[in-house]
Amino acid sequence: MSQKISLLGYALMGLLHSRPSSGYELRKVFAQTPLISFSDSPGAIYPALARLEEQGLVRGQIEETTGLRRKKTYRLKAAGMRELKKWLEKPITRDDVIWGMEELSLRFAFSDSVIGEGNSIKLLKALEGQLKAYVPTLHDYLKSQGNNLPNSGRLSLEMGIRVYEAQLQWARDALTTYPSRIKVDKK
Amino acid sequence: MSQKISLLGYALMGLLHSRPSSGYELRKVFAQTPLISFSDSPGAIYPALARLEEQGLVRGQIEETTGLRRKKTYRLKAAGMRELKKWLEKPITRDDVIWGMEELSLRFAFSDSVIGEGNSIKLLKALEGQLKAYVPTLHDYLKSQGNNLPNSGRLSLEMGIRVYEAQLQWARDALTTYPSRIKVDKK
DNA sequence: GGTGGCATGTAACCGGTTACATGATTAT
DNA sequence: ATAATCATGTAACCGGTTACATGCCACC
Repeated sequence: MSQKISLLGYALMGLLHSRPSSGYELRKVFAQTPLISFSDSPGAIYPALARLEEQGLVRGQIEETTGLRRKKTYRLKAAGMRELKKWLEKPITRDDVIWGMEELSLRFAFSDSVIGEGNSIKLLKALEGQLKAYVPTLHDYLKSQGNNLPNSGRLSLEMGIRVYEAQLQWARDALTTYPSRIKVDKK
Repeated sequence: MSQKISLLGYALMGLLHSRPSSGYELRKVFAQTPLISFSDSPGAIYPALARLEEQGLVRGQIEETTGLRRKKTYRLKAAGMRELKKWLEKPITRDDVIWGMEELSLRFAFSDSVIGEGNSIKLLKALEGQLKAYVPTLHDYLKSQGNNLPNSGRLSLEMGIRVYEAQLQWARDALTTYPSRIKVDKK
């Protein structure tokens, strides 16, 4: 039924949502953007775009307007928009926090412009909740297992904890930057 | 020449270095360890162990001692130890910091017991240096591009920066926990 | 005329994911 | 008995990596 889309596929759709682009332009975005590691290799992007097109999620149009070199501009189709929204609005689970913070960070990055500020806040709150629940279990693990680990092993674990704590603190700070509309749109 | 080994392969060798184990035991480690996301699926671990064995890096011995159910215990061979050390001692590049912090964290976790405290410290210092150089470029990027991004996009970028800053701070703190032997073993 | 950026693709390879398969042992 | 855990594997699928291939255009 609902087709499988790779993380790269969602990233491409998210970018196409903000502006129609060619594969080359999308590659440049990946090459220049420092965070969220997507490869800018043609062997990843062009096949991914072709897959999205086959699935009817994006449309590629060759522009031959002014005798320029050929260039294929992709646009997000309605079905693509639906899939993008579905992905962004998926509930956040504990597993997402453990195995997929990178994906969550990408989802949040797109959320404002695709599903709106109110839903961004929802996403943030859910993320904060999951992190708040998860961080203590890491501390427990460290307390119970820390002595069995070699020095650098324990330190490495501590680094992981610090990273999660930083993300939690970030989520809290981020929430304060959203104007708290008196009575946020109920329901 | 020097065979290609996946990150999972190195992780397995690192664990086998500390104690010979069966595939099942290694799976349990992955299932229970909260950080560094390796799958505990048999479809990943057993083929990976088989590859390492083909490459002469580990040796698997079936234990049939007391009529128990069969169990294959793997041990790290000398060649495996060499590859493991080579991996741990590889110089750290800027690209490692951008695309492979997870791998660096794993390398550091194994470093104490495989290559010794002195080399752990070297690794840490190199990591600190790379992070110290990289973090400012992220701030520059945020300053120059932040205004072009939607709110949540900019916030997402800030999260990435916070994570790198947390890792940098961690590296500094970690270095202070190593006893500074007066005149660290020279050369 | 050569370098470098624009622009799109293909194909072999590799390894992780998912799902299936098997069977012994241990606890309820 | 039967469910859970121990224990090892196989095979199809998928998609990212790497490397190769092509050709235009601009600039010096």
